[in-house]
Amino acid sequence: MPAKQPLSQSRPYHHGNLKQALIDMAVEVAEEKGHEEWSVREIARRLGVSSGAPFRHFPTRASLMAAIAEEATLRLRLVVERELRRAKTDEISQLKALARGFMHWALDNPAQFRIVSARRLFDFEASASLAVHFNQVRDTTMQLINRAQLAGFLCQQTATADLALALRATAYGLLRMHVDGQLSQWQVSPAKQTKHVMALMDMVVDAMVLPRAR
Amino acid sequence: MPAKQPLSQSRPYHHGNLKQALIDMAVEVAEEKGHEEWSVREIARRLGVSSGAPFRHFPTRASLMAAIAEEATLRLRLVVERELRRAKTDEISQLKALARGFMHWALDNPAQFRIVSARRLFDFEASASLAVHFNQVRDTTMQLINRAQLAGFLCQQTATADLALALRATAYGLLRMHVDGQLSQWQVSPAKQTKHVMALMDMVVDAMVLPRAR
DNA sequence: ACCTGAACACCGTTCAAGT
DNA sequence: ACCTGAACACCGTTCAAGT
Repeated sequence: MPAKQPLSQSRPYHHGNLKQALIDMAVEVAEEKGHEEWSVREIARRLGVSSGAPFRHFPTRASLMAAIAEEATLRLRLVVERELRRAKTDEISQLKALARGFMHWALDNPAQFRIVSARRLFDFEASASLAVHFNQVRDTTMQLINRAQLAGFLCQQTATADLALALRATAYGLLRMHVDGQLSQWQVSPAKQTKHVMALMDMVVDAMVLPRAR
Repeated sequence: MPAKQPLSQSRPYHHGNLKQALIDMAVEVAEEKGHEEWSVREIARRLGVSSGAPFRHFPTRASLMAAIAEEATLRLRLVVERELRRAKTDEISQLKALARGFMHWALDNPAQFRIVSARRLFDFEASASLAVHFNQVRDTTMQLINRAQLAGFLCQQTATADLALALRATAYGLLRMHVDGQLSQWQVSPAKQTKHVMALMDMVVDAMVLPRAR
């Protein structure tokens, strides 16, 4: 029997807070790789625990993904709320700030953006806090658009929910095209992609503002 | 040595056209599962060949994905071109038809839509035919939008590429929100999602048409 | 209560050997 | 030329055994 080299002679048997450490390390690895294709075993290895240890805290890989998505959605909400506080109070500035917050967060945290978006990697319905933070952002969007409609900036004949969804889809589409590396096929040079995506979103919001209100 | 049961006593040693069969079966399994998470081994198993056989035709899983993406992109192009032929010839009808073709194809073939969009699953740049068919659709979009600008339907001050990208991002965003199962969190009941997504796209095109041209 | 480490049924990929 | 099937280094997950 060969002598075993002590990997870390002072590592304690108990990790301390393995649950949170798993979430943090998974996010770190995801952002490092740029996507969500890491293994639970790799996370365990990096934390110096055995391959089975994570499963005491998360019964499945999907439940770890859900925990990451929960934290990510909260942080997204906070970024959006900060952006709204900083912006001018007129409806269109607020709407642009909301979009900017969402996009800013996604561009800064592409892997977490992918995880939050990839509903098939975890059970969205099963998480209470996920729904709370997601709904908060969605409701803020709806209220803002409704205010903009009543103030005459946006078409009142169109349902608020339709306008909200169209704007969200545009932001989401631009972001996904960016993180999926599709923009280089659309005449956008790599260096300018981040700024361009933000500028295009402002352009779309402006295009939706009614002519007489401009 | 136990007697081996002949799995299929008449199966020939050579498959005949294993390369094409792999592509077809992978697409079948992908559409059956609704996503691109199948294994090469499963495809081989379903075709009754050994686990190593696919690797004679595709050196990596990614190269099989690329072959699927090539065929899918061609078919997408054909659907778009068919839709353009069927539509009225004015610029806005053509633009809506183009969007409708893209979305119709994606909604009918969600797994292939995901594969085509997931640039990290294969090497987009490495495939000549992928670029040809993709560029064809993109160039048609650009020319159409440019014609619509010159005809006074769309803003001439905005760069054609920007309008094209904004519209593409909206269509792509709506489609991805749909295939990723996000629409149920946006007040769209499951039964109406397909029609709603198509209707919203028309709405966005209409919203971009200049008021004096309406 | 928390973690280890072997075990199981999977992967993608390689390659000597077979037809 | 094409395919098999064992082999390798990986997975996610389980669970008896350890601390």
